[in-house]
Amino acid sequence: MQDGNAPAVSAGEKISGSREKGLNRVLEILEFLHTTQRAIGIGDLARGVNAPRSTTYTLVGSLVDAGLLEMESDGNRVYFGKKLYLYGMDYVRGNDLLRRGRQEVDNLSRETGETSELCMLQSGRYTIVHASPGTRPFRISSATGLQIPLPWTASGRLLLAGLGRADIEGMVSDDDLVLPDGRKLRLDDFVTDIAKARVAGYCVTSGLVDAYTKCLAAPVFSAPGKVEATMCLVVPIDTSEERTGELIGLLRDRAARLSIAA
Amino acid sequence: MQDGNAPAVSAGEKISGSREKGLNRVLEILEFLHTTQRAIGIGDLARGVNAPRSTTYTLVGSLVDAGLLEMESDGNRVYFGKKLYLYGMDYVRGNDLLRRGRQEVDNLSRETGETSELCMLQSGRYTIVHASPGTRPFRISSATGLQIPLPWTASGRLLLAGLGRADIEGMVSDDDLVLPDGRKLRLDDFVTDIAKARVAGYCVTSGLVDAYTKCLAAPVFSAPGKVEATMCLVVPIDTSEERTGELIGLLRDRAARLSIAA
DNA sequence: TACACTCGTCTCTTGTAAGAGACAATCGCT
DNA sequence: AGCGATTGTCTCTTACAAGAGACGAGTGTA
Repeated sequence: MQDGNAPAVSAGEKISGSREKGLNRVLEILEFLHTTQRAIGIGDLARGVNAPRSTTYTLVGSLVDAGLLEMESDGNRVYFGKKLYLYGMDYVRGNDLLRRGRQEVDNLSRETGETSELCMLQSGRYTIVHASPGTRPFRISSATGLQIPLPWTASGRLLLAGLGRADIEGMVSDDDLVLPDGRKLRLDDFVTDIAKARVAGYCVTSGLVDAYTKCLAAPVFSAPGKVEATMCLVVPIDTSEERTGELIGLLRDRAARLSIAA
Repeated sequence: MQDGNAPAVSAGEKISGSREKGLNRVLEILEFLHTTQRAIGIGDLARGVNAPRSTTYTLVGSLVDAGLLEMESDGNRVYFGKKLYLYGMDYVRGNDLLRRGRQEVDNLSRETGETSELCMLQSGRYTIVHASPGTRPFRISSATGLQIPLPWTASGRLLLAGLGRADIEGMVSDDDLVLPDGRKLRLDDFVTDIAKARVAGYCVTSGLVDAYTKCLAAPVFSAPGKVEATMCLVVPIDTSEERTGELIGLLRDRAARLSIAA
């Protein structure tokens, strides 16, 4: 099942100089566009991925021809293209878990009115694969494709369940342990949390990503013991014990349902 | 607005021999997976894109590491990966027309019960960008991402509106003019159809792709005169004149609504 | 047991693509 | 008008990736 889950540290980190393989440059370009989330000029792009201008022009040209990128109408800025959308839909079609997971998440947020998300590991990082906003007046931050440090989330604790301490260390950088408000988690505590979450079969974190929400998560298994994804709910931090319990029950039920036929 | 709309003939066609650029190989690999629509062994993949085995292993390795492809659990076969899905969602988010178009198509098929589609040009080919099945017992062929020769479709006639005869010829191969049942269209007739569709503001074709359906299409404009997409309905060929008229009216209305804010 | 495969991994060579840099054309700002 | 920054295109060199092919291990079948 080796997928794109390389250690987040990305090893060499490449001093950037020297000749870089074209394909790698392309991968960096795509990743860069993914982070900027908007069309960008080719010059800026070259600077952004730290590649020579001439090379960038050639590569972007190829990608535009292939339809992976599209040129904005101003004839300068580029962003993702239709072809990537089509490939993405192919992925969804070939992936039962994702297809059904999206459905369940949408249902869940409609039924509960809370923000609901489907999360997975992607290249060793926690990724919100699908999100459904819920009906609360305050829109809680949660965009599809968003990547967040594992230790900030309840889902992260579940996704790492079953891994050894060494593996966990490999996937968590020092920066990841620093919360948005500046507090720093201890790695030991994080490892302990993971073990606890594993036996509990769910996980709740309060006020980690921000001070006003808590996050409830339940694991989705692809095989006994193997956590493939998590479903989670983001609720106001003052949600009552009782309702929190209900929601966790519901969440675990739905997550278990997803696990069955995977 | 130059996007991936290169002429379908693909010019050189490359005799395949010799050294091929890694990036191009990758693009072929992606396209190949898109046509097979399922995971495939690396050996077969190499054969399929007609690339050396050793090269294919290296490239697939990179793509899997990057998360663009994922290795099936059997450790041999590969298919599209999560990252492509994420990039695809980025595309949707950055593309008002597509986002709203998907919505309208879903609405339309729910309201009418007929199969509805959003279509665009992609790399010079007619592409079903989004499809919603409708409620009829017979499921009409229509999968997202499917690519069909332009002359087979009503949408194709609208998408080429405004192009000169030379451009049209460039985008249509001889094979494209041969219908699934073996009949061959004359290029002149096709060009005439396009002109007619343009002034009419909609297009209907009967029994082209198969003998039992007709296809109603209306244009979506991104700028005055520029057809960016089409919405279409696929209905049984014996649908009454009256209902057909109603549906066309509805279709044109929705397509026009899409055009406004583009 | 031998045969004909496919698979994953390696090594070595050489054709070529990545990159440096120069260029004219625009753009924006005093 | 004058200046600096940016944009798209081009040429030339050489570092290096694509490819050929060999290898042993595994798999199926006669």
